[in-house]
Amino acid sequence: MSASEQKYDVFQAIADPTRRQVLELLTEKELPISEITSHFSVSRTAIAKHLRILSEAELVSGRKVGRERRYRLQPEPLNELKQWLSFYEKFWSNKLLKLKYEAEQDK
Amino acid sequence: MSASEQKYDVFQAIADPTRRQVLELLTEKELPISEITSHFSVSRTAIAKHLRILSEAELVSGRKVGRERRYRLQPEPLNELKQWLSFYEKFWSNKLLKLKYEAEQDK
DNA sequence: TTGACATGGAACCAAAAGGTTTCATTTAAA
DNA sequence: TTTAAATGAAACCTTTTGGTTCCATGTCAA
Repeated sequence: MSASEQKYDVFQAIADPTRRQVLELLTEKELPISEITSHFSVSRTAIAKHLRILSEAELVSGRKVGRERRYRLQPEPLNELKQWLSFYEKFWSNKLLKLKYEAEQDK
Repeated sequence: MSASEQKYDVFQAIADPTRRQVLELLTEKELPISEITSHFSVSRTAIAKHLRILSEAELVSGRKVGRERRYRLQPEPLNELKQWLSFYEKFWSNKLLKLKYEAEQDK
């Protein structure tokens, strides 16, 4: 059971607002759990669970340094999300295609 | 209570794989619930619930036509996701920035 | 070597999710 | 006007989520 147990994918990982905030924190720099927890109102254990989920989705990775474990952002999996999005982009960002789409709905 | 009860946001709405499939189906054309359901192995009621969630996130909208209700894709909310993503893009798609980031982690 | 500090992990919990079945209602069709 | 089709909606059920508390373990510091 490596880090890629894949019980959680990117879509699920970013669905929770707390986890999105954790990711945002980690864009600054590598941080240990206690430090991350200090930015939230929930317990350290709760944050640890969120980190595990982010870790399974491979959005973060942790390395032990002394008695603390520092987590860092691993944004690569977001690429899957980007590709997913690009498929839908043509349905809204491109007005011409959108009009074409609507025209087809009517006929 | 309009369609924007906002209990579900875009992030949560697309977290479920079934809902993502429903969205994909609707890129083709407007479809009634029973038609959508025929593409899945779960009950019509279950699909109706997914549609409600997608509807609250304003990713789809339904209009009644005769005895059926047809749903269509409303991709605009995905723009929020796109903007969220763009913030992280610089941390992985741009190799130079990534190296810079890693350098800062080490110092 | 003795405490603090930083985590890890187990045991529990309430609420939310995702489904199902059943029954009522609206509407097209025979 | 009787039926069958297409939904809407309520009542329930089982897992999963997001949290918590409590206890064990590893590690830095005095």
